This record gives sequence, C-alpha cells and structure tokens, in this order.
Amino acid sequence: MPRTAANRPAMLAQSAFDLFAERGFGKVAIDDIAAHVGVTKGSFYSHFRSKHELILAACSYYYRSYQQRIHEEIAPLTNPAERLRRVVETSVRTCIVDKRNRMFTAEIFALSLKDEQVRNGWAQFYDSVREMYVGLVMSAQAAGYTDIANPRGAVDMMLAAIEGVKLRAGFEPHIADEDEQQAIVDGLLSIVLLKSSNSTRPEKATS
Amino acid sequence: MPRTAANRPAMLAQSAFDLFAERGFGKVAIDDIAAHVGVTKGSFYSHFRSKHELILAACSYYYRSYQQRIHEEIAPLTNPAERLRRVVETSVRTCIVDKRNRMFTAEIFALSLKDEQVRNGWAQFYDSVREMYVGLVMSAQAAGYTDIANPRGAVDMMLAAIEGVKLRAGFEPHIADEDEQQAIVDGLLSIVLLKSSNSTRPEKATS
DNA sequence: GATCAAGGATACCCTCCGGTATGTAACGTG
DNA sequence: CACGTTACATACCGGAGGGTATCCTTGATC
Repeated sequence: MPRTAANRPAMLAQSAFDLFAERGFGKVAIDDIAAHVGVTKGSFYSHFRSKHELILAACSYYYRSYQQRIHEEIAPLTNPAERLRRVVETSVRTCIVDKRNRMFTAEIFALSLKDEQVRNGWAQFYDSVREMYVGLVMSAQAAGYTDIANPRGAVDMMLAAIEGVKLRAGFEPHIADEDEQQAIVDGLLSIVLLKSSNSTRPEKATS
Repeated sequence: MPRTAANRPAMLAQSAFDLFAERGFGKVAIDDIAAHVGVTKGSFYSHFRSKHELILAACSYYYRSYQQRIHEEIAPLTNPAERLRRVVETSVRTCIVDKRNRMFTAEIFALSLKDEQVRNGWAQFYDSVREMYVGLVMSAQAAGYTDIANPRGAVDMMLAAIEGVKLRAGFEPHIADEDEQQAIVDGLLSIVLLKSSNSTRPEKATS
C-alpha cells in the first residue's frame, strides 16, 4: 500500500457529487475532483476507469444518501399518517433547502436522456421510492386515514408533482420559505389523502 | 447581398433546437448546426455572436412554438371547461408525444441552473403559461365548473405535476400510450377542478 | 459598371480536458 | 530483504470544438 489509503473511492464520489451539483457534469474536470480530495488525476484513474464510472458512483452516492435520510426520519415514528407526512416533509425539505440536490438531479435528468446506465440507475431509485410511498399510503389507508381508490396512481401523480416543484424551486427561490413549504406539503398530501378533512395530521385523525 | 439570404437566423435557431433536443447543448457543435442548414461556421458567426446567443434563440423558438400551438388549439373553442381541458390535453400530448420537447426542456433546466439569461427566459415563459392557466381556471370557475378555493395555488401544483410527468415520461415511455394520456389529463384536471363529479367534460357540466 | 456592404467559405488558432505512459514511494508477503 | 502490488505524482498526447482572420461572392445603389 502507498502513503495514505483510506476510502478514496468514496471520497472521490462524494467530491464528485459536490462539484457536479455545483457546476454540472460537463463543467467539472477530473483534475478538479482529484484536487478537491487532494490528489492528482493519475491517482484518480487508479480508482475509476473513466469519468462515466465516476458519474455513476456520484449518482449512487446521492441515492444512498437520500434513502438513508428518509429511513432515519421515519424510524422513530409508528403512526402511518405521521410517517407519510414526515416522508413528504423530508422530501420537500431536501429538495428545497438543499440546492445541490436540486441541481444534481437536474443534471441527472439531462444526462439520462442520452445515457442508458444513468437512466436505469435513476429508474431503479425512483421505483424504490415509489414502492416506499405506496406502502406508506396503503398503511395510511388501512388505518383509515384515506380511502383513495387508486393508491399507486395517486402516488405517481404526487411524485410527479414533487419533481415539478423541485424544478420550479430553481426558478422561484421563495418556495424555500417556511410557510410555503408547509403549503406544498399539504398540497402534495392532498393528492394522496382525503380532501374533505385535514385528516393528514395525526391528532386530527378520524380513526 | 450574397447568394441566398432568406431568414437564416430563424433557420439556424430551428436547426439548433432540433439538434439540441437530440443531443443536448454540450454535444452539438456549431459546425453541426451550420451544416444542418447547409452553411459553414464562418457564416454562422455573421448571424450569431456566440453559441450562447444561439441557445437563447433556440429557447425563444421553443417558447413561441408552444404558445402558438396552444393558441391555435383553443381559438375555435368557447366553452371554458372545454378550453381548459383542451389546453391540458395539448400540453400533455406535446410533452409526451414529442420527445424532442421533453429533451429540450430538460436541457434548459440543467443549463438554467448556471445561466441567468436562460433562467430568466424560462421564468418569463413559465409565468405567461401560468397566467393563461389561471385565466382559464377562473373562467371555468365563473361558469360553475369548479369552486376551487385557491385557483393560483392549484394551477401551480398542476403545472408542477405536468413538469413531473414530463420527466417521468423520459424513464417510462409507456406513458405515451393513448389511454395513459387520458388518465394523466384527468389526474391533472382533478387538481384544478372539483373532485366529486366529472364536471370537466362540458356535456356533464352542472351549470 | 465601379463601389460597397453583407453573407458566405476556408483555414487556422488556442484552449480545455479525458485519457495514458511512465516513474516512484510505501506497504504486505514470502 | 527482495518482490510484487497499489496509491500516488508528473508529464504528455490528441481530439474536439469555440471563436477568429481572411478572402470570396453577390446583389443593391449610384
């Protein structure tokens, strides 16, 4: 082994995420990423075979971070409606507060149009998120918080709305305001839950 | 004047849109665009000062095309609910059927993160679309097709959902199926109109 | 029909950047 | 303590592509 080993690949992937989120895939050179970790390009290429491989690693890093965060947020909660609301809140907050995530995902979308591996990676991630949401909604349904006819379709529409709001936030930063955030969460939840009552909030639950 | 003049700038902008939509801003060289019109780079630079200027022109081209199409679609309609539905249908169809538009807007989103002019251009376009929708919804409301409390908020959420579905279509092409399209239109309209009845379709109107 | 402006072509430059070739210092292993 | 392996550095290559310099062509105008 050479001087320092540590987990360079992971560090490089994380630095890549940081820089990609800041400037986009195209405007970040391998030299930049390597320098960001305190290493040179030659060394970089002993960990990754190509820039493309690094991009995939950066994507994985993002996916893992998101899922880990969601998991941490709902771990202590047991009430289905609470869990659902918390996940939506976390998703909204992550997208709005963390500008980097917004920018990174926008880059993914653009790249995925031309890159099958990136596209497949995102599709897989998206599917797992969808399944999580479907599970949450169906739990909420079983507990009487909603009687939505088509949970899967509603979740799809809500996820689409999240993506749309994410994009909009890039153009209208005022969405980052606290009160706006709450309105968005309510709007999103209303797609998935009953409209007639504010049954989302657990203390107002009807069952 | 030289051999052929015509409206080269417009042709270049349109070709730029075509190629950008196909390969993305970064992967299209000026040479490609010039060649696509049957011209060389030197000539290109007598019409545009930079690639950036061309990108802005391609954006304008897209915005104008969209607005023109919407206008043509609703021109013959007078019933407010019909007009609203037609616009949503047109938006959905354009996004789903025309892959190029999807790809082009994805590129815009990615670029706008780093380019203020592109961002402002989109913001302006988006605002005009929003105002159009708000007008349509309020007309529908005045005619009794909906009693939605906050038309502006509902329109925002619906536009967000459109953007989200647009993105999703990049990963799940089956959305392009005819029946799926109708479901999406209904889903979107339900955000803006009353849920209890299918009052969207004019022949079922309650007033 | 001489002049001139503008569209167009050709050729070139220069920079950036992904990737490679090569060297070297540390570590594990026998 | 040789020896291979691995993480790292240095230096370089080569292609791509944005932009420019320069010349040519054409048509309008007087």
